[in-house]
Amino acid sequence: MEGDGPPFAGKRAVTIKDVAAVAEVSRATAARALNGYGYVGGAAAERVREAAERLGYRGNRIAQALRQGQMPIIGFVPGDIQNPFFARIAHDVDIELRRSRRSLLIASSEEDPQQEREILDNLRALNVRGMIVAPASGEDNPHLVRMVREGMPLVLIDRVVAGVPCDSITVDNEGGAHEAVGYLVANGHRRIALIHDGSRIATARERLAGYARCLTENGIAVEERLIAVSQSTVEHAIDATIRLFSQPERPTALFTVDSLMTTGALLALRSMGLSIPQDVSLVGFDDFDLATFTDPQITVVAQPVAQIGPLAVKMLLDRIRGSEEPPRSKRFATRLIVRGSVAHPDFGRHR
Amino acid sequence: MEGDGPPFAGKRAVTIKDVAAVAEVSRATAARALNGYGYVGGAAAERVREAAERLGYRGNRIAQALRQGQMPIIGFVPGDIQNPFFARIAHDVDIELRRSRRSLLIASSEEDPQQEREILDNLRALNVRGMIVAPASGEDNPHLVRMVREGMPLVLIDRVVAGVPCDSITVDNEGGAHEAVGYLVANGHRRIALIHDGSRIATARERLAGYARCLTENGIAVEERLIAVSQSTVEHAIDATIRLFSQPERPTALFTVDSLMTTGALLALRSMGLSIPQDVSLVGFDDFDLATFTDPQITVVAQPVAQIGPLAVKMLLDRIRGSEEPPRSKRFATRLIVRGSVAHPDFGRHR
DNA sequence: TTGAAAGCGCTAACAT
DNA sequence: ATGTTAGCGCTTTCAA
Repeated sequence: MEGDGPPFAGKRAVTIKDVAAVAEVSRATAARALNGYGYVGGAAAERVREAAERLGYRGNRIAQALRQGQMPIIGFVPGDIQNPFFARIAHDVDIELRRSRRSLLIASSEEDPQQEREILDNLRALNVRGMIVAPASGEDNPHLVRMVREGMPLVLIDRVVAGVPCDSITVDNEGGAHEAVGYLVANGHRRIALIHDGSRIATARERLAGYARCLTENGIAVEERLIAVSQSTVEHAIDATIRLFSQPERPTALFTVDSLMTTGALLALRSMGLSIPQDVSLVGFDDFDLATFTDPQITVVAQPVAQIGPLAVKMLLDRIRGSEEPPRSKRFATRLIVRGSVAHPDFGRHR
Repeated sequence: MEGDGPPFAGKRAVTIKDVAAVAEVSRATAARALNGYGYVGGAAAERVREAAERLGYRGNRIAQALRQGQMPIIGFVPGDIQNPFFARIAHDVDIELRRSRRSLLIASSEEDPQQEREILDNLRALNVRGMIVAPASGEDNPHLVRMVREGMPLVLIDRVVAGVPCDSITVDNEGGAHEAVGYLVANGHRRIALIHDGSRIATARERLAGYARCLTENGIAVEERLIAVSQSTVEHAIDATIRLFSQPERPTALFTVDSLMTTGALLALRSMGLSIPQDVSLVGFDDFDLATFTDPQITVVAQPVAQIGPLAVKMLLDRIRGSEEPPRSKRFATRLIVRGSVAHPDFGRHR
């Protein structure tokens, strides 16, 4: 923190001591009345409640937290809060958590493992009650392992990571990608391009694997020149698409591994004057608003995003309440939503 | 909170006491060395730093906070984190805040004044250092007034509220709406419909005012039947659009006051078989990804969303550092982005 | 230059 | 049924 000014200009907050004084009881009795435990005389309890009400007593959660060793806060560390996928999950988690009177602290890792480590350190220093994390790196996560060892309740979402003994929620990326590419193959495509996002994140790697397996199973060679690596932003995906489709023997189809990239591909294809599906067929991973607004609408592999947040909270609360079961990992199936962005590769020529 | 299990299964965290013991100094000296203030002997300081390093000392932010009277946390209370407008601001605020080593706690009010009040109470109990709030109600905000009175640094964004003496950031909703409707009028429209979101939120009310003023200035009556009230969700906007365009004398143009409603209108118009801009001209408030993907692209009033988050943080940090200037309120201008969704009302017939 | 000690606000074991 | 008291981990006088 930088040089702060005066700590707090306001008048001193009312403490339990004030309440006790007004109610003419001890602090202990006041606490008992307010928190509803132990024996309290009816009359005394009444006076305390009245005093608290009149003084506008709030309780100091920091003191409570210090006393009890932790804050009623859950940390959420998405890759990027601006990604609609994570925004949706954050929203759902927030709603669920509010039911159990806990707050949500959101800090995005920006997909940077180093930044993720700092954020987790911070959350630990805050003694948060548990965390839901979309890990930025698929391997070598000693900080996560250490946290779990130390007993911090942790649920990993969206990405599998090796060797961290905790609950996790993912979707079947490999299967979803396999289905998408299979659909393209079934429509007669053999030069199928892929844009993916390096392999740092397990999600992307699995989608790549599904792509490769499907091609191999269909006797199609996996060609370097058809695979473009791009960061997961609209801008980078535009470049990657242009690279891919400026080659002499143009791909007839494209598979993009997330919605930001699908958006970029759409933009790039349009600017290159290539129509969907006449010139290029397209399937994207992850459903998104835009997919139904284009003409034709985009065929996508949808993830059950609405289920992830609530389940993550449930798993986390179980752990917080002391569950000692072995780590569970839930893997959701994906669903191919066929819309209009795929056609036979000869479709364009026949017109 | 509900019945929690064991507080924390892990081993006890290392405290400054442990560090002091290992370094063979007192806790006071250890604290001085670690926080770099007061006199500390070079040798002692070295030993302390070493011990802290070796033990993996983290400091306990809760204890620090209790001691100092507040947490290094900023609260952010958007209307809805899923709204891309707020997601973007949350993202920017997070980035800015990280620079000054503060964390961001996000809790969405779901546009419910009651829930907003609870959230603010919570944040206050946490002794957060300041808040950035998009108030859910435009009037009668005694809880906000009280907070400011008590010295809580507060920056209001997106919506003006009467009588809360604090910094605020808004955009020129009235002017933007006026410009949008003016553009429609200039294109020959006189039956211009509006979908807005009740008047609870000042933003919506101002946009309505801009619409009405523009019509009046152009000698066009403001007709009840052309104005639909709808909640700010895609679904409700669909209903409202259908109501509006099922009337005998159909409007020739539509102005929607936020991007969710624009999306709904697009969907509804499409399902009613009405084309843009042949049958209906459309202008929306707030630019959004989708607007450039439709055919034709949608003309919108854009807000400078990228500037809001950073400025809010700057204002807030100024206050936290003790600035006593009178409340500043920044009002950004909007910008009409003309794309293809507006045509002359006779355009359709002449084809 | 360092240490002892008080105290932030709260809870809970213990005593009455 | 209620009060006394210790102590959570830290910072910061005050005294040495």
